[in-house]
Amino acid sequence: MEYPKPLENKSLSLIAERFRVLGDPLRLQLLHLLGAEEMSVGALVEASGASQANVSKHLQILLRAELVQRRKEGLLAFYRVADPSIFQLCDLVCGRLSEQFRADLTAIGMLRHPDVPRE
Amino acid sequence: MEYPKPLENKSLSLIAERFRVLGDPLRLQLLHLLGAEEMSVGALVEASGASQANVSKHLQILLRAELVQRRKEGLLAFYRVADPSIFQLCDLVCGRLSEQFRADLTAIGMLRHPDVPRE
DNA sequence: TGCTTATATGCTTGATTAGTTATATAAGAA
DNA sequence: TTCTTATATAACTAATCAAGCATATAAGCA
Repeated sequence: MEYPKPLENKSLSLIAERFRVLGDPLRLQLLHLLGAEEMSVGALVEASGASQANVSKHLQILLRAELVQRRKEGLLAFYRVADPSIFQLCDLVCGRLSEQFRADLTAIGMLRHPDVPRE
Repeated sequence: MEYPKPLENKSLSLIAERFRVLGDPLRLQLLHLLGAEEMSVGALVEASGASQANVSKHLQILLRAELVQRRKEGLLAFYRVADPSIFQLCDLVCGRLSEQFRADLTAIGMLRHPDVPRE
C-alpha cells in the first residue's frame, strides 16, 4: 500500500521548531506584553517579574526566530513584535483550549490586548 | 507605570504546552499522515519509518493533548485527528516560514493533504 | 491451555533547555 | 580616563524529553 509522500524532514523540523519557540510560558508572556507596545528589556523585566538574564535570553530566542525585532537607542534596547501572525496562532489555540476546558478560562481568550488592532 | 495585567500563569502554561506538543517533527508527521485518513499504529509505523515504541509513545502524547482520538478494533488501534484546527495552525506557520525563507520550501505549504476538505 | 500478533509501557541514555549567578560588552556621564 | 547603567553572554545545574531496547498487556487463534 502506498502512503502519501512524507513532508521533507527538514520542513517538518522547521515547522516544529517554530512551534517549540512558542512553547514556553515566559516567551508567550513577553510576546503578550510586546503585543501592546514596543518595550525595553528593563520594562519587560519589571513587567514579567523574571530575571534580567532570563528575559534577555528568551528575547534572543524570539529574535533568532524573527518573531520580534530589536532597536537600540543609547543604552536601551527596544523590542517589538515582528510577526503578528503569532496572535492568530494564539487565538486559535486559545479558542480550542476554551472549548476543551469548558470556558472557565476566559482570561485565555485574548493573548493580545483586545484594544490593539490586529495586523 | 502600569503594565497590562499579565495572563494567568496557568493560562500561559496551557497555551505553551499545546504549542510544545506540536513542536516535534515526528508528531507533526503523524498528524500529517492522519490528516489523510484514520490509520492503525502499524500503518503509522510503516509510513513514518519510526520504531513502533516511538510511534506509540508519541501517539499517547497527542492523545493526552486530545489532538487525536483512538478506536480499538480487535488487535488494532486506529487513530484519527480529533482537532482539525491544528491544520490551520500549521498552515499559518507554513505560510510565514515560506515568506521567511523565500519560497523554495514549497513542500511546506501543505501539512494537510490538499484534497482533504478543511473543516 | 498455549501461541502469535498488535500495541503500550518501563528503563536507560544522550541531548536539549530553562533558570541562576557571575561576568562581559557597550554606551553615556563625570 | 573612570564610574555607572543597560543589555548580552558564559558557565553551571536541574529538569525535561526523544529514542532505543526490553518487556508487559491484550486480543485473537490453535
